[in-house]
Amino acid sequence: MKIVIAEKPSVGRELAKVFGATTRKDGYIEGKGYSFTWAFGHLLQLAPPQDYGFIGWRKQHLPMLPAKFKLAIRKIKTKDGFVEDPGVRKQLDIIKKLFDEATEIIVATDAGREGELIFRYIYYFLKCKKPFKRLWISSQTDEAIKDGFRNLKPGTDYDTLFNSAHCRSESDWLVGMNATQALSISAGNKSVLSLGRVQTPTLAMVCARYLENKNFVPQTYFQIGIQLDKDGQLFKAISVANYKTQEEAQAIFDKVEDVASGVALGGNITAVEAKPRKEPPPLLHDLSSLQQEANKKHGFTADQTLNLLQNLYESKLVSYPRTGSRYIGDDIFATVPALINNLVVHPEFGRSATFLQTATLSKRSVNAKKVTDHHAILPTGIQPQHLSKDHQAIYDLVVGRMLEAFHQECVKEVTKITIESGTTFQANGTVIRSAGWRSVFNEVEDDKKDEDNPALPKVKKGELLPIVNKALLEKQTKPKPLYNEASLLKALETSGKEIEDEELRYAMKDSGLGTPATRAAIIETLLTREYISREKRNLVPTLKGLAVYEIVKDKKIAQAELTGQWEKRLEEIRAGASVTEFKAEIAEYTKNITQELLVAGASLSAQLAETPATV
DNA sequence: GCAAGGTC
Repeated sequence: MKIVIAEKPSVGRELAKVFGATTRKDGYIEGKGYSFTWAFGHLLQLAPPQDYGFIGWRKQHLPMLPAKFKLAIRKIKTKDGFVEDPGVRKQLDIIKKLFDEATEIIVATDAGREGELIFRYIYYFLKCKKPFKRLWISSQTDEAIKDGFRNLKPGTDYDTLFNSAHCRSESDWLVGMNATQALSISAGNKSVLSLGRVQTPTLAMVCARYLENKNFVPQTYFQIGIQLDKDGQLFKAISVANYKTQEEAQAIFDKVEDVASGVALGGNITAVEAKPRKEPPPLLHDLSSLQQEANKKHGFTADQTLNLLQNLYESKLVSYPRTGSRYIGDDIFATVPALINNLVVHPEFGRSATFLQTATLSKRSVNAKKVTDHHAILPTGIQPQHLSKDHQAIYDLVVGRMLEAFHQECVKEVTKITIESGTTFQANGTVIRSAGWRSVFNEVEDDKKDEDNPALPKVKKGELLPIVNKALLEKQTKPKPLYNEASLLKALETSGKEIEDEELRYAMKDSGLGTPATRAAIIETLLTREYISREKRNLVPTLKGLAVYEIVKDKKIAQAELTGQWEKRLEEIRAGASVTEFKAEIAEYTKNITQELLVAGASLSAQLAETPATV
């Protein structure tokens, strides 16, 4: 019997289907000489400190540097504390039984670093010695699966990939566990002050933005606004220049001729420019863009959106949710017309779907090379029944975005009119000539400036128009806004893009901080630790968060660059470099940060005692 | 009690 092990049940079932294996057993599917089983993501994790004899949080244990790491079955939190997840234990038993009977093991976990680690941890935990082959595919279509099985790779081809994954895992443990205990202990052991490669730079971003926002000194400046009349149609224009003082602005203001002052034709049109602007349809959603959209449109948190989406996935209504790709391959594209046909009777989207039935579909989101482990989020075509309001909202975002992504470009006409009257004024107007993809939701854009006119009248250069109104406008410069769930997700995704060191920037180009699957959890962790809190839709630091930030802000652990440095080294390891040197460096860094924090945390002790939890 | 990673 050949055993195929997938990362998750949905993939195991899909592989079984392609082979025509149909006998459903508890935890696997059998048929055609194969058994198809699966994990549920990581079943095993690095054992916690107490498993190495580091009982309690004590200064003399630090730094904790286990000579050999142990694996432990994934735990869940219950009212009696942390216990082994019974579902995980059961599935491991099933996998063990299958491995014992196996003539051959085929590894079909996701094609990437963590997929490799998920399998290897199971394999080593079960002390399995049988050889294994690797299925390496980047698309889940029947053809890609069959092709992959015809081209199975020797399992040892991926030893270096496992090495890099293993280093990532142990390094995160060493730095995270030690730094957390060091800071918590030195701050008096009153609460958990967690630190980590991802959560601490994230906290730093929230704190830095908060302080920048709070300490921002607004600058007052002045502009002049006028209203002109073209044959009864009024429109607004604003001075191109900003004035630092009211006197300066007033002097110009007095020169602006207007009807009230008896000058009927005060505005001289010096230029008219009308240009079409084309906006291509947006890309399909990946998890992060969907979380951002759901936060903006419905106020859902990243965590809520992920949960709702996971439910839809489990009900087989949408494709795999934790994807980082906004593209699909040609094979999936071939199924899109049928998905669109499903929607012609839809009350909200029927009109767009009907239009797309006969239109040429945009291929902007079609690019097999940009599909990584999973493609962009799409509906499956199964008709939903009785969705809750929240599930429906998320489902509609998925379906609506699909229609947008394959729709036509939006064509706008952007008009700029320049007017002279004492100074130079400009009027901006945007008219949608052809809504294209924007017709799907038919919403007003949120980034509209209030000085913009919806439509401008037809005017010609050299025309004189009466200014019927003028106003001296007092304005203030604005700080960068506080982070909210959407902007923080975006910042995590793109962090690394601003790193100065080119090599580190390159190393982080595909990753950012965290992964699509973990970013919601990172935000939740910071909330659980009471480092940050939600205020309306914003994420702001607490006093505790700010106090921790003050201690770590100049240290490597608070910087996205740390991930860049690791990624660079991990990629070298994947390409065959030795792991000994990297491990030694991590051990050295662990010792240093632990020492630093054992000293630095003392200042926190008094501070945390006398301050309330929130700002 | 603690990381980051994956998933039901």
